Amino acid sequence: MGSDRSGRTSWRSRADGLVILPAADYASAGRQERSGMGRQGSRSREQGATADKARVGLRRVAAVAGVSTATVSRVVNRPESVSEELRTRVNLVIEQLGWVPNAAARALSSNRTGAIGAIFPALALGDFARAIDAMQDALAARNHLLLLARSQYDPDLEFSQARKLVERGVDGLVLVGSTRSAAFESFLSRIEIPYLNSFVFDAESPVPCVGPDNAVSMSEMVDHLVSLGHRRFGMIAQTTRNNDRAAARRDGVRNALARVGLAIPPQGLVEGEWDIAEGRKLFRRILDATPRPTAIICGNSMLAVGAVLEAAAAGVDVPGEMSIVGYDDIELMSELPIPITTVRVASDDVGRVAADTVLDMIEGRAVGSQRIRSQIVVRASSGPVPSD
Amino acid sequence: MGSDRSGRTSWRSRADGLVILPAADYASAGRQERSGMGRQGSRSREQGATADKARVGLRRVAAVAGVSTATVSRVVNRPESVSEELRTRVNLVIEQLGWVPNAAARALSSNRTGAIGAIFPALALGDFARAIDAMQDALAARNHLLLLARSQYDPDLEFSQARKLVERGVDGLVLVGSTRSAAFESFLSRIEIPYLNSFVFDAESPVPCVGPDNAVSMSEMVDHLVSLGHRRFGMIAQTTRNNDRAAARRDGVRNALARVGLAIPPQGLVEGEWDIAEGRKLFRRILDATPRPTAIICGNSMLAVGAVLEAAAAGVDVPGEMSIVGYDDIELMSELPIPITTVRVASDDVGRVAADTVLDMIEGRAVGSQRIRSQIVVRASSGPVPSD
DNA sequence: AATCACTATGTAACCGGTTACAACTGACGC
DNA sequence: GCGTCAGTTGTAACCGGTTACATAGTGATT
Repeated sequence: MGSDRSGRTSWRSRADGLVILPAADYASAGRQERSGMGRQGSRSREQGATADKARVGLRRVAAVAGVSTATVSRVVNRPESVSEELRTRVNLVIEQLGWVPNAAARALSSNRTGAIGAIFPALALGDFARAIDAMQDALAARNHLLLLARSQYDPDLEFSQARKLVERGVDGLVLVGSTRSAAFESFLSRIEIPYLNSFVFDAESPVPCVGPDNAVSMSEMVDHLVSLGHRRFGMIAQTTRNNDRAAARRDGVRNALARVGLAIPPQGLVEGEWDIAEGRKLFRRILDATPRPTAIICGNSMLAVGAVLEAAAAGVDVPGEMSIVGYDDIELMSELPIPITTVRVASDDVGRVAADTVLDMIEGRAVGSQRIRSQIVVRASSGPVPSD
Repeated sequence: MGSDRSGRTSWRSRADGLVILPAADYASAGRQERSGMGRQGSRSREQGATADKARVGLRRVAAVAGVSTATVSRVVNRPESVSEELRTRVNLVIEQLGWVPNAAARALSSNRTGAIGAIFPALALGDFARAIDAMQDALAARNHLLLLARSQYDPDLEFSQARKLVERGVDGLVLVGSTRSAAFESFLSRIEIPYLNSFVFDAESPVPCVGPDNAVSMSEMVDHLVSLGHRRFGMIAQTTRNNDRAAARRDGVRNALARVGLAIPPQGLVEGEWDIAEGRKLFRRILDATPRPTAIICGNSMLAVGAVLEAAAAGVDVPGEMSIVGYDDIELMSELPIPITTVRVASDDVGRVAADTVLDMIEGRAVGSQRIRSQIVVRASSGPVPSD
């Protein structure tokens, strides 16, 4: 130890002060390689001595600061393990050189990327959008990046997106729902990165869940309507294919009704996606049912908006003749001429808690499922059953 | 060449057929290291001979297929440069071993990550949401991943998000708008990765633009209203602070009016964000103006929805007493009791073209700015000026 | 037959960090 | 005076791919 192979004085001999780069070094640092080339054109034989100071990298920082590469790395990653003096000196050099650690190199050697992947059915739907925003903020607060993918409610696409995210290197995965194909399941257990189910809650689940209890929210909604005297129900459910949350909501309604001896007749239960036009169309279909239901429960916000708008267009008095309620509280629900009674889920909490939970899992902490609060917001679209 | 250092027969001697892994090898492959550890526990001295066949990596694939690492790499990246025979053999082994290339290693050595960063003001607004979806699909089609960040219309946040994306390693950047701070500008020119401006169009711009011509769309809208006889205008603009698109739309309106000798009086021009409540509030304010305008142009869809709903609430006949038009065509615009005349921008084209353009730039192809089409969609909310 | 151009493949030096392990230092106890 | 222990710091071997350059093979040309 002591003198390096270039024959210059040892780093130790100049370790007492910050070494300012001579002009020549600045010039060589400025020599920019064309991007996309990626290989050092003319390192030929001389690579040893001084050439490796060209680009700003950890080794360069170490050399200028007069410390080892390990120390620089520690200053960045575990500052408390380095003496005060070295820490400030190294930080100063980092600042001065404008060094930015290369994430790929870091990922390669440390086996973690600092990125979390999340796969949502859609990115712009009210509840998902809010969750994404909150998740991104929560991850950023703990120095992680969010990689988003979109499955369009297609299980195959979801699987392939998961694959891609894993290839790309994510330290954790946030998924939506808890039902998935056997192949996907086995993929998830093979790769050994932590993941969780969001927007669902199941205390028994072996994989952590973060979300509202979809069935319970809907039960409460049924209770609300029953207490208003309603006995004949219709439901415009969100399509339950590939969507266990929607299925849970539908079943929540069914079970709550069953508990008080009621049921939705077959012609009163329809399913649709999540746009206004669909809500309108399905509402029309329910209108034709006899006897006509006095309360209609919609599986999401857009279906509810469609139903309410179509009711107005068809001259149906809401809530005089019929009550209509929804799920998910977007701004529009309270701004329409007839504000809509709905279930409000703290979707931003879903995002925030999901982020924190998956990070905790990565850090090896024990975590459990978390139920996110939801409540019904009563507005003008629900009222007492008509007196016939 | 010929025999490897483990003393086994040379790869060449068994190059004529696919070598099936002996059981012993499978066993050692199954020995899984705990994730998060990342260091090979006991490689101590023996690392050379056969130990490096443990985990599935490119070298392992090469060994099993009886080819060099370079060949495996080429099979993956430039298949056409490898003979048919080797290609199929290697692909078979890749399949058989279930090898997935490590993205970090690839990024480190090739200097490209296969990821594109995009920073949008918000992710769930109609036009951005559609663009994001389309962009993601277009990138996936060319084997790239989209990294999304959100600036919340805050230039500082936008800058810091850009920094983060660059640290994380993106090959290109898609930004929104074309005005930014000098510091951000200089950062963009320092780092040498391609980027473009989306949702704006400027044929003169040195950095490629992909978007509608905000001013022109609004001019057309003004022409439409003027042709209906309107002379007194109001505008609920989207806030123009940190938003050159909104400013362009406002100026487009102003200039088009000026061309026919008209102007919006000061009290007829208000600014708001982008929610319904804001649209309602601002509409009320314009109602108080005297003389009351006969046509109101809104800077985005939510402001227009708010204005139309508030008009209904206030008993203002639309379009009998007053015409109200918007910008951006989301489903709601056509489903409200009074469907709203608006500007429809092909936002998905913005996303698709932006993706292709930035990839072309990365590949060194020459690209130019592209104007994305937009058109006004006339609906019930705009009509002839009232006859006083 | 020697030479040349070209293609297919292998060898090994990288990319830029992290971290196990060793080496050193000073304090403390006996 | 010496062994032990805890706290710092350095050395160098990795992580798992890519690719410049060398080499071998194959016809075609002279």
